[in-house]
Amino acid sequence: MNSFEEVNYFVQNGHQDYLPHISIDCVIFGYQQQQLKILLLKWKGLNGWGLPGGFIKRREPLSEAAYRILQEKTSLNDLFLQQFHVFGDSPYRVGERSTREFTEKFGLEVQADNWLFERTLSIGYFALMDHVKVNVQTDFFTDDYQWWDASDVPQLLFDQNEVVEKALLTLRLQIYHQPIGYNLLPEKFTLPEIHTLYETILGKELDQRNFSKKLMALGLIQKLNEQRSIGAHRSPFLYQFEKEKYEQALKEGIVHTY
Amino acid sequence: MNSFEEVNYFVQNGHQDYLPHISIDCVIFGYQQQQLKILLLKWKGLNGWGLPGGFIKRREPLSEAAYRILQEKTSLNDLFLQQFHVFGDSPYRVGERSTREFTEKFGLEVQADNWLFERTLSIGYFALMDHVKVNVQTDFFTDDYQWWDASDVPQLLFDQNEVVEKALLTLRLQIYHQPIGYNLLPEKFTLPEIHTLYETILGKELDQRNFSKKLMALGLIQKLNEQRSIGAHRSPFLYQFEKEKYEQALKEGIVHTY
DNA sequence: CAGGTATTCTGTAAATTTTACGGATTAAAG
DNA sequence: CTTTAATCCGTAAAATTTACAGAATACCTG
Repeated sequence: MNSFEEVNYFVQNGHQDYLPHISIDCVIFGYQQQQLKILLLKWKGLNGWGLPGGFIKRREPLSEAAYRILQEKTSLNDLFLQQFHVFGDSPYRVGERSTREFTEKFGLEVQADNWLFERTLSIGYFALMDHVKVNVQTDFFTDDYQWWDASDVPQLLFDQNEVVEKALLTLRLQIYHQPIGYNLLPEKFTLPEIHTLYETILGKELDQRNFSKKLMALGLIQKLNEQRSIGAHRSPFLYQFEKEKYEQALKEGIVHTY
Repeated sequence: MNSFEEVNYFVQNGHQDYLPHISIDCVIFGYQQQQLKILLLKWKGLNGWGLPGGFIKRREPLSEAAYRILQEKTSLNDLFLQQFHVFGDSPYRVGERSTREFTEKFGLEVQADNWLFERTLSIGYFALMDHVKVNVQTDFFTDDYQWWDASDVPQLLFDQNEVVEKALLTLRLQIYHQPIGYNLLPEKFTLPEIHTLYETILGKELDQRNFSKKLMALGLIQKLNEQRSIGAHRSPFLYQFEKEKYEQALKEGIVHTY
C-alpha cells in the first residue's frame, strides 16, 4: 500500500474491508552481532518509532492476518510467529494522533470519526527471524526502519513500549519450554553462536560446556563434519538443528534450565 | 441485564456503548469434590451450553471489562483472572446463530446486519475460584448454569470447546511457574486437599510426601494449630497460604516440578 | 472398651540432574 | 616457531528429585 490513492481509500473506507477497533502489532526479533534486535519502523513526519502492524480483514482468520502482515513488512514467510497478549487497557490508545496532525503530515483529509481514530485494541504477536533474510518494506506511513537493540528500544508510539516489554518477557519464559534458534540463526551455526544467542535472550551467562552438553543430550542439534573459518583462531565446527526433534520439542515442550 | 427493554436496547443499540467485533469469553475453573470444574451457562431456547462472556465498553480498559463481566456472572471480585489467548480463526464465528432463529427464540427483532451477528473475535480469560463463594447470575439469554467436569465438557457453541482446551493447557503450564490454589481452595485447607487439587489439575499422581515437602520448602503454606474433623479417621491439620510468599511467587514465578 | 478400618503423617537412601571448573588443541599472525 | 585468542572436552561435588513403608490417629463396630 504505497500510492496516495490506495492509502486514501484505505483511510476513508478501510472499515469496509478490515475489522475496526482491532489491530495487530508485531514484535520482530532478530539476532545480529551477538545482540537481540527488534525491528521498528519510523513514521513519516511524526518522527516517532513504532512496531510493524496492520489490521485484520473481515473474512480473514486471525492467524492468517498476522502472517500476512508480517509477510508484507518483511517479505518472509517461513518463521516462528506467536500471539502473546492483547493490549487495550488505555481506552484512548490512538487518541494521541490528532486527526489534524494526521492531515497535515500525510495530506489525507480525515474526519474526527474516522475509523482509524477510534479506540483500538492491539493483539501482540512476536516473531523470530534471521535478520539477513529479512527484506524490510516500508509503506506510505513509514519511511525508515531500523533494527534496535532489544534492551535499548526508544520511546514508541502509543503503548507499544509495553508491548515490547511483554514480548521480551514471553520470549524469555518460552525459552524454558520450547527450543528457540531455528528462526534466529543461519541454517548452519557454531556452538559459540547458539550459546551466545541463549545468553543474549536470557540476559545471563551460561556455562558453555554444560550448555552444549544439554543441547546435545536433548538431541536438538547435530554436529556436522564441516568447520567455519574465523580467522586467526581455532575453527569451530558447524552444527544444524535436528528438524524432527526440534519440531517435536516445539509441540511437546521441554523442561530445562540451560 | 434481564428486562426485555434493557435487552432490546442492547441488541439494537449496543454497538454505541460496546466495541463491536470483540468479545470476552471466560473459562471459570472451580474445584469441587476433588474434581476440576468449569462453569457453563445454558442458552435459553438454543439448548446449548456456552461460556460466560460479554463485550467491552467503549471507554473501558480491557482488564476492567473482564473483571466486570466476571463480577456480573459470579458476584465475585477477589479472584485470579488472566487473559490467555485470542480466538478468531473462524471468520464466521457467530454465523451459526441465524438472525431468524434468534428472533424466534428470544422475541427480539434483529436485522441481518445487527452488530451481534457480525464477525467477532473472542479474547479468552480464565479465572480460578472457590465454587462455594460463587453466586451464579443468569441473564436474559441464559436460564441455567452448571459446573461441568473439566474433562467432560459438552459440545459448546461456536468454537468455545477450543477455548476451554486452551485454557486447560494454559492452566497446566502455568502451574509450573506460579502458585495456584489460593483462589480454588477455602482459606484453610488440609494437605490432602491441596495435594488432590494439584493432581487433578495436572492429571497425574504426585507423591504425597514429596509434594508437601516441596510446598513447605517453598514457604508457600503454613501449618495451623487446628485440625479438621473428617469422621472416622485421623484428623488432618489445617494449613493456609503464606500471603506474602504467595504474592511474591505469583510475581516472580517459581521453577518446580511437584 | 478392644479391635478394625480408613486416613494422615513423617524420614531416608538411591538415582538423577545440575553445577563448577581447567587444560589441551587449533588456526592464523607476527 | 612462538604467541595469541578462540574452540573443545570430562569429571567430581553438590543439589535436587525420586522412590518407598510403617507408625499414628479418629471414629466405628461388636
